[in-house]
Amino acid sequence: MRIIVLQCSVSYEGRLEAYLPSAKRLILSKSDGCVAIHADGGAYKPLMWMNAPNRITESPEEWVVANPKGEKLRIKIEEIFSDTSHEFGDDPGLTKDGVEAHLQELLSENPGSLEEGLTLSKREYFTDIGPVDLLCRDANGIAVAVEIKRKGGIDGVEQLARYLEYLNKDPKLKPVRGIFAAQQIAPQAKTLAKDREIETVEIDYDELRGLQSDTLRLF
Amino acid sequence: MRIIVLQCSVSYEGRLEAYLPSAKRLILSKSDGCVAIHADGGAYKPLMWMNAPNRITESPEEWVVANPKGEKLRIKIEEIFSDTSHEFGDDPGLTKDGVEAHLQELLSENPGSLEEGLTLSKREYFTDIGPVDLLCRDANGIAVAVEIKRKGGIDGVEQLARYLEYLNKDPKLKPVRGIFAAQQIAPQAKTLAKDREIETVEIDYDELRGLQSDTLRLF
DNA sequence: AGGTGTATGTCGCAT
DNA sequence: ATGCGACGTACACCT
Repeated sequence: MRIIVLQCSVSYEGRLEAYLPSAKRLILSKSDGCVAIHADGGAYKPLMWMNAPNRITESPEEWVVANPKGEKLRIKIEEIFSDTSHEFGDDPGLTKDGVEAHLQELLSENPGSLEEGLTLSKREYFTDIGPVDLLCRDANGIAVAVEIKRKGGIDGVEQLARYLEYLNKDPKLKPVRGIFAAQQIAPQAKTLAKDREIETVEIDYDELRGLQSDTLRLF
Repeated sequence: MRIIVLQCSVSYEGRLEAYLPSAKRLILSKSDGCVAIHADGGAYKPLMWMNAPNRITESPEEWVVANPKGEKLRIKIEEIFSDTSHEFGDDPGLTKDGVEAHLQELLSENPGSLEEGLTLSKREYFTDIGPVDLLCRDANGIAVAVEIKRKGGIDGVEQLARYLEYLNKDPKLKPVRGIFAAQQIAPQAKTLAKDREIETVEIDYDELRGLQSDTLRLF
């Protein structure tokens, strides 16, 4: 990634024709070959951009960015204030529904925060009917299936009940009990869980994050 | 505009939930209050962002960006590689169909490139039926209306013909002749222009830009 | 403020 | 490649 702050004017000829008069702006040139020209405002969208693949021709006065489709961006350089490059490496990318994923990560590292003496056997324990978020053992060595949700509703409890029914067919695990863990649990879900003899735990996300950073701080 | 390169993990809670595991990334914090987190790839779109208005809470370990709608972005800072700020000032903004606008600008500064001895009277001369791109006088003092297009088609010639008809009603201007200027002029447009006794000029945009920078270089 | 249509939409997933 | 639908769509324009 190359990051340039400069006075420039820019023209774009492609799907439309556009022109940017001279001003101080930011150019991002990413390693995949895409180029974006940002002003200090206007949300995250650049004023102009060219997506990869591009052929970039660079001279001290002008950049010409062209792509195979015939689109062309010309950046007329007037004064460069800063020009730096950084190696980033591949990004692991984003996980949608990431709070649930993150809760799972945090709880797998701190199962004791769900119940005193709980220890992790397996994270993402795969069964024929889907993955069980956490499979644990309690202080007495009894198997515990944990279902994690950000917002705990009836459907989540149903899901955990199905897992429990399935897991209790396995003689090596039997008997298995369930913990339904969520940031917020709906009253109906609590009622249903009680009916199914499933424990419910409401998680304080921020406290858990705190626990995590405390753990990190030990190193 | 603040530009930060750092190792970070990020979570977003709002219209959806998402999480970015730790990696080296770029944060842009613009003066309008918007924040964007970029990887070194994936086109111009950031991995995550928060549009203005935002309330940004900054600590050495974490940024929390919240907006009035209840969306929240948390950036967990692990290591900062670079943290710079730049003053940009307001951006003049982009002009769509900007090549035509730029051609008009360039030609208004170099009317002689259309015809020897041509001088500018008025740019964007407004009439009841629309604006005439350039109103000039030729070497003999005769009024000349110039219509500028990037791609010159029949419709452009028709447009100029309407202007000429209108302008020739004005005793102070009469007689007015026309020049149809474009980067490319379609054969049918040339034929129609000849029929209407309108001159056609094909412009070399790059040459004109060169002319312009030569002019600038004199200062 | 709410509703509608455009966008260099982008992006992903189907054919 | 191409067509279709969703998007944290965003954004301008209109009522």
